[in-house]
Amino acid sequence: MNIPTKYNTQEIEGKWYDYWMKHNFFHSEVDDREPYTIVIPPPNVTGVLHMGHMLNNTIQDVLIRRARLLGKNACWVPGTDHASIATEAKVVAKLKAQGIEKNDLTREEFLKHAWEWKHEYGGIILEQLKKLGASCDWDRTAFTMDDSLSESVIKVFVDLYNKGYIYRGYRMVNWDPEAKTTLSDEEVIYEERQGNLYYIQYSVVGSDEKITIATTRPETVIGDTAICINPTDERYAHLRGKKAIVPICNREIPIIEDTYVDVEFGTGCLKVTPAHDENDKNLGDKHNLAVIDIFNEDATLNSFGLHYEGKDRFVVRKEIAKELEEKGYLVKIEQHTNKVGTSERTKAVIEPRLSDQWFLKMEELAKPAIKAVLSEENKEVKLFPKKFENTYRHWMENIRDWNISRQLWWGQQIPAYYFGDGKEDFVVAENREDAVRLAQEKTGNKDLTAADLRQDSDALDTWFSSWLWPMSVFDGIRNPENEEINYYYPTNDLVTGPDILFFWVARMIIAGYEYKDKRPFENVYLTGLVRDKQRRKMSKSLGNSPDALKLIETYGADGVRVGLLLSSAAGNDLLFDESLCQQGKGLGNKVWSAFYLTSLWEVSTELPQPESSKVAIEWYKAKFQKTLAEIEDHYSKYRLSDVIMSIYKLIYDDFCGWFLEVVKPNYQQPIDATTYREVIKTFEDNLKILHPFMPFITEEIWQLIAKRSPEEALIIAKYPEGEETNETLIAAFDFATDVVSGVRTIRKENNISFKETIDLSVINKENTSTDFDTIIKKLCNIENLSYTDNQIEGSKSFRVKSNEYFVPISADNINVEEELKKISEELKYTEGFLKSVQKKLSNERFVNNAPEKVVAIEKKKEADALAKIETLKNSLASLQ
RNA sequence: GGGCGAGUAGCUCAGUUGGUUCAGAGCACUUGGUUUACACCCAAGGGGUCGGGGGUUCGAAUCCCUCCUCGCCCA
Repeated sequence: MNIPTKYNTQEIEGKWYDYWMKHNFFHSEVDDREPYTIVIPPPNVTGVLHMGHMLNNTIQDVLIRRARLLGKNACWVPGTDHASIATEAKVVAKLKAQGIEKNDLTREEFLKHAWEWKHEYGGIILEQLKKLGASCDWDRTAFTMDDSLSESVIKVFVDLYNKGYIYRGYRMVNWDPEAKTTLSDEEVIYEERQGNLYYIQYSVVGSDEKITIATTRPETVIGDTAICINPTDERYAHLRGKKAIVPICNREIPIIEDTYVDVEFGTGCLKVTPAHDENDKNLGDKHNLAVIDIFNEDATLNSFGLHYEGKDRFVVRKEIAKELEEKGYLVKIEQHTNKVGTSERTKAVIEPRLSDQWFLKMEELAKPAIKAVLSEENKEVKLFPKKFENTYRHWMENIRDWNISRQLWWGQQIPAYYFGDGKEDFVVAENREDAVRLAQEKTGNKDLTAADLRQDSDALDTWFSSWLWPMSVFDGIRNPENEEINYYYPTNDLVTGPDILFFWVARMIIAGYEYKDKRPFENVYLTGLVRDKQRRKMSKSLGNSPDALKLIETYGADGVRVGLLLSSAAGNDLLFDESLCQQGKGLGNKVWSAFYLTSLWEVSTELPQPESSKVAIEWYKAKFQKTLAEIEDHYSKYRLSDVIMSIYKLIYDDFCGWFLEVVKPNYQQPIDATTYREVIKTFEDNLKILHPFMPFITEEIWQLIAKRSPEEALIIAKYPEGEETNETLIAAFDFATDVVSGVRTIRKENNISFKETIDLSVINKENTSTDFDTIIKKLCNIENLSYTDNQIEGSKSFRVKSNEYFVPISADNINVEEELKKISEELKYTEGFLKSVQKKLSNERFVNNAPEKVVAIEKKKEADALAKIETLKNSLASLQ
């Protein structure tokens, strides 16, 4: 075998990905095996791979590859999300750059452009995921606006409408004046902004008195329809029932009373603008106030804005402050920080706005989803880490109706058809034919035709399609009893970020129970956010996000995968640093180099197996089993960083550091066939457990070890089975490694080169097994290992437990005083330790109250310490 | 303003019902080593009054109280 000394990531990763694809290993069909299903959190169709995607798709791939090795029918469904607002914004911007205004286009024309955009850029991110090694079933790639998925969305809308969950309401919504659409509450991000508090005087009708209010939004005075005071506030008691005059527009408005007003804030006197503030709207409804909307849809002022018509609200804020000041209405301006809602997508400041929108009633629908996650006795959906249950509870128990309409074209058009101008003059139907029929029934007008119907121009919120994702990708909405949905659903694990716990995860659970009466998935792994070393979020604007593909080029996909997982416990933020990838690459290098070593060996069938190799093989098998059990435990808790760390240590320390060093034949000497066979077997087991994390290099080595048919590829190999761990053997070996370390220390302290053979004598007070003597001899380059009852003069010593070891060295190197000092210190420490143990044991309350096991342990400690002290004292005596 | 969570080695974090897996891991650091698979390596080491204070207990990183400092979610 001619193996290159270095591993070339680029070439090999491409080769094996193609091989896996060619042999359809990622593809899943319904069969008799147990299914294991993950649906990808669909990234935005026009998105580009960033660190967050890398992390969460690596985790999914680890889980799916492991399931495949465990013999399950692993199915990972990939796809993308149409991301209505983000994509539409991009298309609008692109058209604008070409001199085309969206408003000049018809809906059909615009959608044509949008689909062109999708076909050009859509799915780039999926190609990038392939570079990472993602073993998705690409034949199943879905898009939230595929015909079948869109039909599912419409079907669900109609169904929920018919069940009375969807209604149309004139409500205060979050308005994004830049995208000119509403947003759900979840899409609004509150930010602290430095602003001003303006104190403005209103004249009181029929008196010379002025009343001063404080507001952060002076531009809305034009829309004021009342002044509100607190009925308990004596300062304003005399104003009850009076009227005030709005500055500039000189309208008379009532002074109303409501306990809602905070007496402490500002002047304790509030201006009420029902069209532009949610709380004011509530007050307005309660007190029957007029509503004056002064804004256009782009948040410039409309004709109610008088001479400010056409100007932006922030411009008007400055100008009106100036006018108020000039006319003597402005009392003062104070600095004030307040929270401002901004759009998650466009960053524009949100305007509360009254409009007709579609809403989904959530309270009833949420009930099964609350129970599924929070029930103590029967938890059907588990969140990892558990701490997110509290967040989930808080949101679900205070859930508000979901505004599902968006004033966008890119998305599923709301299937409501209007036949008149009245508030109730509409029907909801899956298609126009049904709508005509329903409209005829509703109106009693048999002559009504399709031409008389006007479909609602709004589209549905993107999340209204992605909440069906785990069902719709298997066509479970349109064909609820089809073979695939019955087989793959409920899915097993969902891996996503905590930022979309409400947007997506909670709603999928809701939809799952409503439409399948089953959870959509069993476990939810919430990853942390990827931050940079300074704990800043990775973002484009900060420029602190590394180029994902470049990382893969530099460190290899395997290296990046391991790097990402090494320091990312579930739910913890990941402080990303490129050196992590270097560490990942280092592991690959280590494995490669170990393989390279075995490839150099010449195998001899003549040679007998050395005792040391035989013992080492037994030990490594035991150690492997112990690690395997640990790994299983970590997996069961979704602690993937602990899984990879266990494997990392197994390979670096146990396999390479100890095992290979023992079985390695001397330079240019052949290895016996039995040992070689066992080494290769253990190597293969290592590759299997490493494969989910480093799929490429493991497959490459697997295929170099032996010629394999496609059926024998590592990706579909059989995961090692767990067996009972031989703890005794492991403990005995640990003792031997302590001896080896002791010898190494003596070599180092005395500048004895490893090439130089030495002798070792042992007083075996502990009566340890001699099974590992051959190993100790080999690893320490010992000529003679002998057992004795006496101190050896002219030697340096060390102790493991109460055993004492002597390495004879030349007289020049022996400094009796130093030895004495060293041993005295060791003795002092051990005596101190003994004292503390004995103090505990002489405490009656401890002996009486502590469990027997704990007392026994303390007694063992005492005995060990006593034995060691005896050894140390003997050493001292012999030196003096 | 309301809720949740976290403070353990220089850094990132483990540490399950209080007791040998209780003071740990990886990285970083120091020292030594071109030993013939790997310097992307090996070996040996140093380093923490477990955020502060108080309490319960035979025994506290772990339970309780209090203070301090951060983070997240919601309004």
